[in-house]
Amino acid sequence: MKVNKGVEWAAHACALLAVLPEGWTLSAEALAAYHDVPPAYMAKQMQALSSAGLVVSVRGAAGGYRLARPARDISLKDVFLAVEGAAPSFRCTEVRQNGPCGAAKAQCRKPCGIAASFYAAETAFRDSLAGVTIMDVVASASAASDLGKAAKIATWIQSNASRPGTER
Amino acid sequence: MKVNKGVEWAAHACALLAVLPEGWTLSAEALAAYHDVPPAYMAKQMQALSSAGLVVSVRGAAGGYRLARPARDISLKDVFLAVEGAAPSFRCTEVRQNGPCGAAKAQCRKPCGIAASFYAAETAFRDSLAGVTIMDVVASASAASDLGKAAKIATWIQSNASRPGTER
DNA sequence: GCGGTAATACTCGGATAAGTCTTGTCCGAGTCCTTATGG
DNA sequence: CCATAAGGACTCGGACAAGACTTATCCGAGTATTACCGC
Repeated sequence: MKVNKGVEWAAHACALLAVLPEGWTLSAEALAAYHDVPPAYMAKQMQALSSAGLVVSVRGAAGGYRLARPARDISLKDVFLAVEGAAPSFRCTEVRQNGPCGAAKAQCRKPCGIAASFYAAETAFRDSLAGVTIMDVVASASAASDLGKAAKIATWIQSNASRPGTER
Repeated sequence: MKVNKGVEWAAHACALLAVLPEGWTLSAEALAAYHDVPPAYMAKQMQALSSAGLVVSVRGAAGGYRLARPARDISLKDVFLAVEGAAPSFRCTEVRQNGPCGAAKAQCRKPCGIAASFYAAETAFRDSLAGVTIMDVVASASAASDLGKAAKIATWIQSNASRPGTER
């Protein structure tokens, strides 16, 4: 059981978008450069976030991505589901219906104990992620960094972000 | 994020082993036949359970597998870890150290907020599974089945299980 | 009849191939900005 | 000098390959059974 790498990158991207000035955007390429990951693949994750409605994309020159709603209203669960998909991780193949002692299909309307337990575990997993917002992530990151780094990031944003509708 | 199919099969196999009479064993082939899954692959999962110490294997003619300890002392978490491995599902690549604003390695002794949240979520996942034992699974399964099926299973066991040290 | 022994059949265990999903990449569609042009 | 329109450059979006892991399989190592032989 492994979570896609894209989840990590998408989460970090959201954290960076969260500290952008209002109305500014960052292109997928800039986000990839900031995190030093393959640009095309980062773009793919941003697409997933976009189609899930977590970020809005601005096309054309000086375009890019920005958060669709406040960082406190986006949880890691949202990011996880956007990138990873909503399909359950445990895929019950209904083996109880197989073999010489297989149960009748009519008796299998409820999931078996094993499947139910794994579904419950996954719900616990998602609930745990739902309790952490992008704002929380940003807060913990900034708490661990010093002023010098904050200034560095601000400078980088000034150089690489763009504000559609105006010249840089 | 997907859990291996083998986890499901291993769990069902444990449930079947749990209802065996004391001292009896079931071969990997018999377990595969009961659940109608590929014999060789089922054998692989049983190996994993064996090396994890959840079941004990008896080699030679009339050999097979039996639970290593009472069903109430084996949880789905144990089965999951045995088959899936104990490696964390979220693989932090420390992207915070990358790029133009990368943090120094010395400042990254603690996991970042994103990684910590995913680790916590996985702990919640495993804790949820730890609360369900094989005994619970058997109980829920037998509660959902009728007497006819129970007799069918008992007959099948009589025909396919073996008791080492004695003739069948 | 009984004990020992060798052959045998059956089991697990690890090493070895296909299939599928993740990972990584590319090029086309669409949009905004820039710039040239005419009034 | 200003409005307009065409051109260009930059962006996202989905379609397209390589790699890794899951899934599936095979054959060799080992052990209890079993039959046989000698006593």
